[in-house]
Amino acid sequence: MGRPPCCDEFGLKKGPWTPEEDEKLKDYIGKHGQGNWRRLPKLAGLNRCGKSCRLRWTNYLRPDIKRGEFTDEEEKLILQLHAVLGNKWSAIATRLPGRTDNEIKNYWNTNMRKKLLQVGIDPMTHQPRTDLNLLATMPGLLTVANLGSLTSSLDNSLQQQADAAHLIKLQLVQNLVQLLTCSATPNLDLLRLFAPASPRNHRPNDVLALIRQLSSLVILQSLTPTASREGLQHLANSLSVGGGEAVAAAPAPADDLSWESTVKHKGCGTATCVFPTSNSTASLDPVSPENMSRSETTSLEGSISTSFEDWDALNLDDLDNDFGWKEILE
DNA sequence: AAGACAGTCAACCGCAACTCT
DNA sequence: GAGAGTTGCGGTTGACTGTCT
Repeated sequence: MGRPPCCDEFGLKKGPWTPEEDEKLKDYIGKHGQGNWRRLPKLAGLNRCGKSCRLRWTNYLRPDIKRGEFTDEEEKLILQLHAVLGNKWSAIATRLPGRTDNEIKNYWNTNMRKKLLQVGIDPMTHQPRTDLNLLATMPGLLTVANLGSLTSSLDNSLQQQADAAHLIKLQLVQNLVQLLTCSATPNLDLLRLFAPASPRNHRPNDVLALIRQLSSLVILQSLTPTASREGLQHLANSLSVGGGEAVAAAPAPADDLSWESTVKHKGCGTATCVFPTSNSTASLDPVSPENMSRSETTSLEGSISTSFEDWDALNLDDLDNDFGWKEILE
């Protein structure tokens, strides 16, 4: 034990490889194969450590390496594999012929990670970001969520994940409601944001009731995108407290690459969302039972099965205009 | 034109797992 | 079984390049 790293050997060259060094390495491996990397540099006449030679070969000189831009298919595959495997770059690389783990890692860190963050997806968990840091990026997130047709320029996978932004809005509402209603001393300034028209003498309890009803409506709208406005209004009117009861469906098997997850709303049918679901049962917190206040169940007829593409038509957009996201975030 | 800044990517480092003796 | 040697992996660094001011 305590063996020094091979690269610490005195006098060995570090840094970028020259074309001459590349040639020597290629020549040697072409004639003798890879063999023992530690002895290879001496035998090949290279003033490098074996580790450096191995890296140069596997990441750059290997003949089967595919250079150039990642294709949409490759990008999609990386996204899916990363959702399942995490930062197991070598494992991901084995499924992308001609790509090295280093190349994929770099591409992830410089491109894909950034794209995911922009649409409000945590690159590590592949879930909508719900932490406090999200609030800092919320304005950008909301912009993305409202881009509608513009986001069609993103590839399908990102589009699907951008849809999650809608869910985040719901979760934010839910969290705020929870925050407000659980507190023994409600924050009146915050309450007024939800009911800006409320006069100053509006009693906190009235405002809380308004919030709960608004929350109910938001939830109903999110889960019943094809229901008529009148129907929703009727439902909203019939609710005095709380929203519907939602049931999160069973997750996909862990080793399954399925990107579909199902949200069921009791009595309202099913909405099929597209998400990486390999490792999570809680990706759709906005409708998880523990986040919903229980109350009477609603009774919309029929079953709804839709991708989140339909959500653009949702009245949730009204919320963006009227709901005061900006003020809340500020 | 030049300096500042940001993005990209090849290469390095440290660690852990594996293999050999 | 233990220690030494080797290999592979993931995180990080730093040189290079392009863009902005």
